[in-house]
Amino acid sequence: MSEIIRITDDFDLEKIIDCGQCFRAKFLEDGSCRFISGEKILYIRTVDECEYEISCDFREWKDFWENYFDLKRDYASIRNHLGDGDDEFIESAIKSGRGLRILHQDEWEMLITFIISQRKSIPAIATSVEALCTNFGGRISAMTLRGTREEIYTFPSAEALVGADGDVLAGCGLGYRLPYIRDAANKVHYKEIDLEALKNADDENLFNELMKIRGVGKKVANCVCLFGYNRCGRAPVDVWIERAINEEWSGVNRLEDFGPDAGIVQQYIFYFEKHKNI
DNA sequence: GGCCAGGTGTTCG
DNA sequence: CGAACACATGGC
Repeated sequence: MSEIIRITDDFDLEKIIDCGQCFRAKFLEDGSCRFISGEKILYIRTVDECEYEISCDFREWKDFWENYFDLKRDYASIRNHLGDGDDEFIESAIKSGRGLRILHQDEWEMLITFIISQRKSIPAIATSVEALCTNFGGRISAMTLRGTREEIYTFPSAEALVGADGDVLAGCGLGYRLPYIRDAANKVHYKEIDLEALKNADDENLFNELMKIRGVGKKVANCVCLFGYNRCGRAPVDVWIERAINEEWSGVNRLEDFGPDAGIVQQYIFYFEKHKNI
């Protein structure tokens, strides 16, 4: 049923789940992790150093999940390369975040999720997203690594949210973001914005198109670019990054210096900032 | 119970 | 043009 695969590059499930880019992934009681993306569900468990048991077949792993986990990119070499500078803060951030990956998630899910994320805590974001899924998503059955079955709700389509009942939608804890979600769903469903076609757009155009959606500002647009379109040169500046910029770089955003890797450095810093005081 | 959360749109000086 | 302010809720 399951397969064993090897991952030799940086790969730390705990950090990946706990770095604020995916809000539905979680550890289960059997020690495996569950990831959900679109209609696909993956259970993955660490077996040994660099060795993992996965619930899907080898083909689906190759065709989908390898890309999802950004495994074609060599993070170890990127880390070494980034550590060249004399910035001790970056050194520490990279060291602390080793094992993180920029997930290549579904662009529609990222759009809605990060619109919701504004002025919400990470647990609260997860609660809202989960409520959206149970109320408006599809239901599919999945087989865990232990051979038991789980019923999982998929992320709702744009169509489902366009037709969503207002009261139920409000019950998902969206607060003042509700009209933003409506606007995004409408623009996507009626192809005012073509999320699929934007995969071929350059970073700047993609960013500008996303910004046309109500409730999508610079930060959210960059999160969608980074986590939904795998544009690793985009570096969202949120309160944590802002704090780091002010405290460590006296107000200068040095992320820009990292060009195509700026988003990866951003993730390392985000993780570092969130965990250093725990 | 009060404070703050992976911000953004609007308004005001 | 930048600064200040409002915004709905949930989690701790």
